[in-house]
Amino acid sequence: MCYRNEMSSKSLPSTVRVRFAPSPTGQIHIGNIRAAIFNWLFARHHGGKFLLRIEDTDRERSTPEAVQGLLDALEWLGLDYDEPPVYQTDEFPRHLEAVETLLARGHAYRGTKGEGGEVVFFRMPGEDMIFEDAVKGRLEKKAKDLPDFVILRSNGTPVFHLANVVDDITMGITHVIRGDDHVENTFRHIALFRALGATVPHYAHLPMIVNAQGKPYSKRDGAAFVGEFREKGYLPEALFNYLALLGWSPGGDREILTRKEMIALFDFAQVQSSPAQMDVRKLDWMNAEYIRRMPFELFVERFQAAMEKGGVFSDPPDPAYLRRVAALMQVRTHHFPDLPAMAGFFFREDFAWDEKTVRKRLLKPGIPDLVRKYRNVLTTLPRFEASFLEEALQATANVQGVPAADLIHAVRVAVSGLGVGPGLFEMLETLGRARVLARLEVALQRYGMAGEEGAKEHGAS
RNA sequence: GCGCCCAUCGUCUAUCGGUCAGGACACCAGGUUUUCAUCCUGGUAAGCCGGGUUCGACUCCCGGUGGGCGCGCCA
Repeated sequence: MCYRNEMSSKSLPSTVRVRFAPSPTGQIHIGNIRAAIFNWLFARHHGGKFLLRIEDTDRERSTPEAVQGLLDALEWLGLDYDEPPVYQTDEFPRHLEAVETLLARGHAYRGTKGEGGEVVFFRMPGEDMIFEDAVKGRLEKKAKDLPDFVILRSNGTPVFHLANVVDDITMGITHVIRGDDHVENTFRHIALFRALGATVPHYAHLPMIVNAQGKPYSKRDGAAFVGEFREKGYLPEALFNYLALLGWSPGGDREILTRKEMIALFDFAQVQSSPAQMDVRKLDWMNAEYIRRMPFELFVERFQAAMEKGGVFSDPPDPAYLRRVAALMQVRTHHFPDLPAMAGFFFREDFAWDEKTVRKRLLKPGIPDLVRKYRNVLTTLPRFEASFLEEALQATANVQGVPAADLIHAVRVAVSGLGVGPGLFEMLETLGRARVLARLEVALQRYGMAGEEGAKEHGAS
C-alpha cells in the first residue's frame, strides 16, 4: 500500500481541513503550540479550515482549567479556528460504533491480553506499508513490525488510536499535521482509515523542539509553556514568528515576517526534518524587534500597562507626559516587564538608587560641587530644553576644566538613580525643571557632603 | 533488544552535482550615541567519519558513529 502525499502542492482545492488536537492535561507546551501554528498556517495558506479538537478522554488528567488555558493560549496567539471545538468525550458513541463496524467486517476481534479482561484488537492487514510524509518523505514498515493492537479496553473505553482516527473521519480531516512522536502510529492509523472505509488523509510530521543537550525541550530547560512566555512579556507576534521559523524556512533571507507573509509563503517542502533547538536569545532579539517596530500608539498602551503592573504609578499619569517618556523608552525596551525598573523614576520620587553607580559617578572629589553649580545654572535657564541644557552643561564643565562626561554621568544618577537610560538632555527636558531641580537638591543633600575623599561611608546609607 | 528516522557555523537555517558554502541570532572589533539601547562597518565560525558513483560532491549510494522517536488496556 502506498499513499501519496500532496501537501507541498501549491494548488490544493479549498477543501483542506486540518485540526489541532491537544489533550487538556496541563499547560500547553511550546512544541504543541508549534504544531497548532503549522496547522493554522497550512489551513490559511490553502484557504481551508483550521479546527480544534479537545482530546479530553483522559478523565483523570483533563481539567476545565486546562481547557480554558488552551483556549486562552490560542486566542492570545491569534490562532482562530473555523468551527466550534469538538470535545472527544462527546464522540464516544461513534467510537463504539466504529468498533462494532470493525468487528462486523472482520477487521477486529475479541481477545485477552495480560492480566486484564476481554479487549478488542484491531487486525492489521498483514502486509508491508508505505506512506509519503510531507516532511519526512517516504516511510515504510514491514508487516512483521506492525502487530495487531488494542482498540477497546476491557472497561469498554476506546484507546487513542481508534478515537483519533474516528474523530478525524467525523471531522473530515484531510491533512494530519502533528508531532514527530506520532510517526510510527501513522501506519496503524492508516490501516484503521482503510478498514473503516474512509479516505486516508495526508500526513506531515513535525520535528521536535529540543534543548541544548538535544533532548526534548521541557520545563527544566526554561520557559516551556505558552503561558510562561506570555507572563514574561513576550509579544504573541514575536513568539509566533519565532516558533514558525523553528523548523521552517520561508526562503530568501527573511526572518521577521507578517502573518500574511507567512501564510503566503508556508510550504512543507521547506520544513526541516531534523530536530530544532530552542534559542531563547533569538526569541529575545525578535521580541525586541517587534517592540521597536510596534506603532507608537500601541507601544504607549503597552508601556502604561507594564508600568501599572509594576506598581509604578501612585496617581494616574498625565497622558502627554506618559507619551513623552514612552517615546524615550521604545527603542530600548526588550521586555515589557523590564520597564518599571528602567523608567519608574520618571513617575515617582522614591526611586531606587544604584549605589554602585552613585559611588562611581557622584561620590568623587569635586563632582557634587559641580552638580551644584549646574543646578544653579538651571534655575535661571531661559528655556528648559535639551539644546539649552546641553549648552549649559558644557559651559559649566568647561569653566571648571572637567570633562563634560563626568558631569553628565553625575547628573544622570542624581536625577534617576541609574547609570543607564535615555539621552541625558532629553531626559531632563522630559522630567521638567521642577522635578530636576528638586531631585538634584535631594541628591546633593543625600550625597553632597560625601564628595571628599574618606567620606564615602556617608553615601550608601 | 527490535524497528523507523535524522546529521551544514555555538543556535535557527540557505544550498536541491559545479557557490569564495549565503543569511539571521549570539559573540568580537570599530563608528555614531558624551551612558544604555538603537543604528552603521567589519570579523571569528560549518558540511560527523570512511568508502564509493561522477570530469566534479555538502548535495546521490553504502557502511560506521552519534542523536531522536516508537515498540501500553497513555495520549
